[in-house]
Amino acid sequence: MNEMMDAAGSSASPGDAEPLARLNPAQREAVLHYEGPLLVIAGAGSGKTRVLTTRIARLIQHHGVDPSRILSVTFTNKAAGEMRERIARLVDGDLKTMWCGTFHAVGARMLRAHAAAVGRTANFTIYDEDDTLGAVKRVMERVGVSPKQWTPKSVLSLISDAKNGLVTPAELQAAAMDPLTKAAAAVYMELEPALRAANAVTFDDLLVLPVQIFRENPVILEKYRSKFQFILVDEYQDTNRAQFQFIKLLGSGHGNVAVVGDDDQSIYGWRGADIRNILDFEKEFASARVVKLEENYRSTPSILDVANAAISANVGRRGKTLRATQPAGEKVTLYSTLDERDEADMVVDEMKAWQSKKDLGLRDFAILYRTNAQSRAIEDALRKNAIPYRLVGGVRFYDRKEIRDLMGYLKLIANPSDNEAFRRAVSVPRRKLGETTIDSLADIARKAGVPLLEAAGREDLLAGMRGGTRAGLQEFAALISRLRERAKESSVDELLREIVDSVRYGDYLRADSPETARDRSENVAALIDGAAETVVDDGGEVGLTPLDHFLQKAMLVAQIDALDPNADAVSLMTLHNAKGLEYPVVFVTGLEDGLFPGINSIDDPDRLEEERRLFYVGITRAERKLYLSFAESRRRNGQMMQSLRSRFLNDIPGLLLDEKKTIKVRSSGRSAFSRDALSRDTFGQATWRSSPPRTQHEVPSWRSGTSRAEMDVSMAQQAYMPGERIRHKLFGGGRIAEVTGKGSDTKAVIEFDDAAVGTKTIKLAYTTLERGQG
DNA sequence: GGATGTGTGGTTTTT
DNA sequence: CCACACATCC
Repeated sequence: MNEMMDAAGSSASPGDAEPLARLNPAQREAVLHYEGPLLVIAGAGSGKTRVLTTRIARLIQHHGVDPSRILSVTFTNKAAGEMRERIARLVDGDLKTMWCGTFHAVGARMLRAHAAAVGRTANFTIYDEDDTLGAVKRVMERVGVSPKQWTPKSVLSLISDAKNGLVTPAELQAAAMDPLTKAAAAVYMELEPALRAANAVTFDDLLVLPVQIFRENPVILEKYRSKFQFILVDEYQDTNRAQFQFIKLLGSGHGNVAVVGDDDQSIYGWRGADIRNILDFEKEFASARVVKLEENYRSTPSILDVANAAISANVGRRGKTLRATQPAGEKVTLYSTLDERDEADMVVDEMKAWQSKKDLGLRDFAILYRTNAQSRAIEDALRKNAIPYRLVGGVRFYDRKEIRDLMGYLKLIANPSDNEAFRRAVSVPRRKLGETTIDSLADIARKAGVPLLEAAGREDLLAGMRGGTRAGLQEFAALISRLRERAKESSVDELLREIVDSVRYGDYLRADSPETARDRSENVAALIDGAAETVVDDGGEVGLTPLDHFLQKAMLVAQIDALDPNADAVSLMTLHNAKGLEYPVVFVTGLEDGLFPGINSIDDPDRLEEERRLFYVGITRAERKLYLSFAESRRRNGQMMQSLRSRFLNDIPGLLLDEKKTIKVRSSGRSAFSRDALSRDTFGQATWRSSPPRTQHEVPSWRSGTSRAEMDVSMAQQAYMPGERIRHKLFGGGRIAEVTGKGSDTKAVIEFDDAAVGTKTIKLAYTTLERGQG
């Protein structure tokens, strides 16, 4: 880019004129708009990132705005990084001082600086879902809400909803009508002091507490209001009430708030996102300029026609139609497949065909699905064909047990008040301190008003404990305090090595599970490497230690942040994770009623619309070729279920789709597919027009399937007859009295010889019985 | 207190 | 089918 930037403010410096020239009129309008509220309705693939980056670059270069006075909020860390990078290419100033991150990261940063205002210190811990759930469970026990009656999960979910809606404990209690909400309110009420005592905050608090601070401390609010002269928000359609309030508090003074979003892509309602934020933006920010970006630069017209058709069934929209700029492409293909394995095979076959035909790499393919569980069949098929893939989601790196164990130690070292971290660290590896001990320690600690760790180290408080227990607790407290000393002078990776050594974590892994020890050790090594590579990049932030930085980063990474776009591998992810991404070839799989849309959404019009938007998001990820597919039956919870094609498909005119069926020829050798013919000749007669629902599809699923070895095994296992003698591993010999149920649900009533055992009903799928034993 | 097995319950989606 | 909580045993 051009470097002659001294003439800030001069009208035609090449540095900013050039990017402007590459914009269409609507884009240019959004970029040139200077002060005052701006709403950009940016359709999928309409170049919104370009608008955002060019706009920020222009603010800095043309209007001379100091980067430190810009706040730019994105949905993922990855998006934030990319945005920073792209702006850096347009301007030559230093962008380090610009605040650019997710709502959660920005909130955390502010909270660090003003932790005292909400009863925390700067080194507070961020509790993830699991930590928070643990805290909720403990509070439930304490306030007498039985976890049997209501699951901690449902209680937490209500509390989380309340937080995201900026509802205080007292307000929730006042509004609570049903018993569950009442219970949740009682827990919420007690949860807050518990979090405070642990010097911890939840994910939601990262949004809520800054708002609370702003409301309660005019001086602090004023500081940030005058600091942030320009505010930009990406993915505005997915903001919730707390986020909206945050932006409003900061931006309503000068009104220099530019938000970019697409109401048709609002897919986080279940997380409290309020689509009204974008539908009613002009009401909150009067005289807002509204710009619509409807020209799509990403997809072929065939794909866009399908997208527009799919979304047009929604009622609650601002309304817009994507216009294609790309030349016509291949029709969208809709595949009917037999089951999820067949669907996965289809995906693999089609990918192979594309690869041999065009110059596409593996990184050019994405396979999308509604639920994480669906990845399994696809992974199997890819592995069978030795195709490398990247999976987004599933178990996050930081959620693995071994990583959580060590993070527990780090958290406790960073924040000695963190009681959840204490519980985790003290119990792994085992040191003869069980849950009952810790619970009674917790009692003592609460009465004394000190954190668990401190109580564990206090001789005077442990008087009532047995000698061995007391020694164990004190030893643990001493270990942590030793590690805390080390932490002062060590880097995070050194500290981690120190922890692994001093608790003999390697030995523990080997003892715990020899089979997985190797993998888990590798993960530990990866954690240490990661810690070594983590650089403290937020220059001006308040006196945080490298450890605090590392922990914060770890808590706030999203799964998608880890996706390496350069790896030569197929991408697998949920539709939610695919937001904002694009691929030449995209498969949207599992289009079945009850799965997509999900069973819980079918009866609720609002939720159904959200599912449809999710479908729209999926469709619009594709650049050149889109495949849609559904399976006539699918294993759900281990059980084969018949399913019907998704109702969403009914909104798409048939002539926009090339409908195909996979064909299985029975009694032919291997997997018995004749789809090879399809691969060779896409328009050959191997293509079937979809016929009306088959008159009969009662073929047992195992029959239409392949002759897989494991299936034979499962078949052979059945058919116990009453009267047959068996031997149970645990209960010894016995006689089958009765067999009920079928498939994996088969149960046998067995009279055991041992009178002490008596008669038991046993689910055969879970037990192996030796047959014919006397 | 901890290891083991058995029974139960459950599924969107995630910062 | 899987992960978790509980019960039972050591």
